[in-house]
Amino acid sequence: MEADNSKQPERKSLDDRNRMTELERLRHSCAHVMAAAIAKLWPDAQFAAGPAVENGFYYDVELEHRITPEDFAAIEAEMKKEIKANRPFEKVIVTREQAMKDAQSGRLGALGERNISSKFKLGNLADIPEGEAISYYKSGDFIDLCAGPHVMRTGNIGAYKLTSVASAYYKGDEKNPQLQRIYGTAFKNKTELEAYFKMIEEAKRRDHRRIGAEMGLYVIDTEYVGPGLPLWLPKGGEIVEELEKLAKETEFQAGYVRVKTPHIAKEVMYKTSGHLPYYAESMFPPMELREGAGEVSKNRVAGPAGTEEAPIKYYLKAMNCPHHHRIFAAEPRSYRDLPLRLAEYGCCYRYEQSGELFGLMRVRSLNMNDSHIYCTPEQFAQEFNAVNEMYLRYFKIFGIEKYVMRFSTSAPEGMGKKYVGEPELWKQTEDMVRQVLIDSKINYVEVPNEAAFYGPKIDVQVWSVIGREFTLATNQVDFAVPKRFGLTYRDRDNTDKTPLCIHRAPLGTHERFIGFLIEHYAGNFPLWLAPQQVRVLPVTDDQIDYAKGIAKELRSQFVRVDMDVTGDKIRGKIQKAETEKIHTMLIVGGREQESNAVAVRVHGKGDQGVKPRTEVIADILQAIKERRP
RNA sequence: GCCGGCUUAGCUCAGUGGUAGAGCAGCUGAUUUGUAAUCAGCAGGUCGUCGGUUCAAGCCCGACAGCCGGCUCCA
Repeated sequence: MEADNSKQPERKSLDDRNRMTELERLRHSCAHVMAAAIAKLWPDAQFAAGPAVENGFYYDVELEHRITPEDFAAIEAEMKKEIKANRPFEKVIVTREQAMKDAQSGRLGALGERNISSKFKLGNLADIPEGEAISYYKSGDFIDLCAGPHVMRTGNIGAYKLTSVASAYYKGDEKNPQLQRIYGTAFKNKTELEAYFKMIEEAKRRDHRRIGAEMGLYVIDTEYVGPGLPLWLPKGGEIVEELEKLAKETEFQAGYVRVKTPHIAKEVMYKTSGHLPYYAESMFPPMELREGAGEVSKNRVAGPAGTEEAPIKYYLKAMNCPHHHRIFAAEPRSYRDLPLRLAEYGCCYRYEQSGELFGLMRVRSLNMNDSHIYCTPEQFAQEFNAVNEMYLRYFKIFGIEKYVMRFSTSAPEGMGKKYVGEPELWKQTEDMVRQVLIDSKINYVEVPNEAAFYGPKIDVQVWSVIGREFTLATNQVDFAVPKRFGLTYRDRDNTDKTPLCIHRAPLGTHERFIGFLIEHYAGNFPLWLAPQQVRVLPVTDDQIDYAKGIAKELRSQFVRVDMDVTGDKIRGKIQKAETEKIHTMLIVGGREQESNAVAVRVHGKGDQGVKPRTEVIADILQAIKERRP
């Protein structure tokens, strides 16, 4: 079982294994039991790896028979026998020679010898470094190459269930054979197993795709618009507007200036930036125009562009940086102009593979909370730090507590290939970034060999309440592309120098950020963000005029408010407003009208009592203004 | 892109080869109501698309598209 899951390409060390929790041991043991059951039903099954994972375990198997959920009952029945038999898990240390011999005779990951070799186990064996002990774990007749650890006996597996089947490549490599990955989960007892499935149900209810549809936030019209191209409905549009307002205010105060750039650019733009041809397949195919031949010479494109034979290509932009670089280049720059912070909510298009698309979280059109900060090396640390502080400020507003800054750096083997070949600059900027992170005491992990081609980056990983992990935001250093575009500023010493560039997007993209927020809040947005903030509910038609007055007053203060003037009973109106997750309900009956008051009810919090009208309105305005959580 | 599953009314879903159903939403009317659903009526579908098997297909088979679960990928 030993190959790791693809997120961690390195093998787990024996130390790591010994740190496995009791639950992980139990789940890993359950994977063995499942493998034994599958081997009993289909003796020619070839097993690869079967680790414990976050919510359970899986085992990868190659098998002619396509396992479907219909087979689960039969497999679980065999597992039940194993667990009932309460067999011990016996560890056996063997020599490499013995292990090779057994793998060749098909004995590993099997109930007995076979006339086929245990081919994936042979491959796994080759990954075990010289000098590390090689061990089997044996339960009944089932013997598997495995470093363990396990629970003592099969009977310790209290409650389990197979959950799904998917496919996976052997060792996570696309070039390797595709295996069937059978997922299951296991717990100490039935109560915990049931609690887990309850949690899954809750997660489904919070799913942004479900809430997004229920609340009318967005649609993806695959028939007319296309997969991965969300349409913001008016209510989703309100959230977009609020986020942009927040970003614009924050950036204005932080000394940013706003720009606006087109969605397309000529091929030369991306040749110069270096994005072509390396990222061409992640971009939408170009449009070809047969005009503009005269402009070509200064763009360094060979041949008669703009003609029938060599049309000029235009690409939908997949990133905003090149456009911003051209804005930098549009005027001569002095060191006195720096730092120059260009900000834009820019709409980019990325041709994500069809299987990657996922609700709002992974889309093909994305609005980035983008900015490029051009600065001198002396200004770098302060600018970078200010960006980090902006992140933290945002996270506080949204109550995002669980996050990790992932600091991606280069690796010597990629120098000049995956990364621009400037080892000195790499080291320098990586040191600068690391120092800022250390100085600001930010929780971060360093991941070598994951940097962008133009510099190190920090990705902000967050977890939605339902456990999905996402890169929400990104903060990157670029010391290469400004040079490629020939960007310079005139320094104090009257020489031209290339600026450093910080790419940053603390609010990520509208799509992913709002997708995340929907799950984060379960659709119950704070007042300032709520697509619909207030609804006035007259108890009878006699209060309609009074209600209208309140709604009008709120609307004049830019509060998103409406009224329910249907013939429903007040209970019905409340039910409807609660279902629609409207933040504040102002209920007005005869009593309120007489005393110029309103009865306040807050979504999910119930009746807040009757208060004077002016007080309630002032409080609503104040809560919005301070973006109260 | 790869493997598997799914696709029936705006939404959630029922319908195991014999001429399509429910609840909610919608529309119309009645009801004037005090903190999570007032009543009645109406309307709504060439069952994802195309092809095949069959006397007969929502149901069986095939192709394609989209979605879902993973894998791979993510400037």
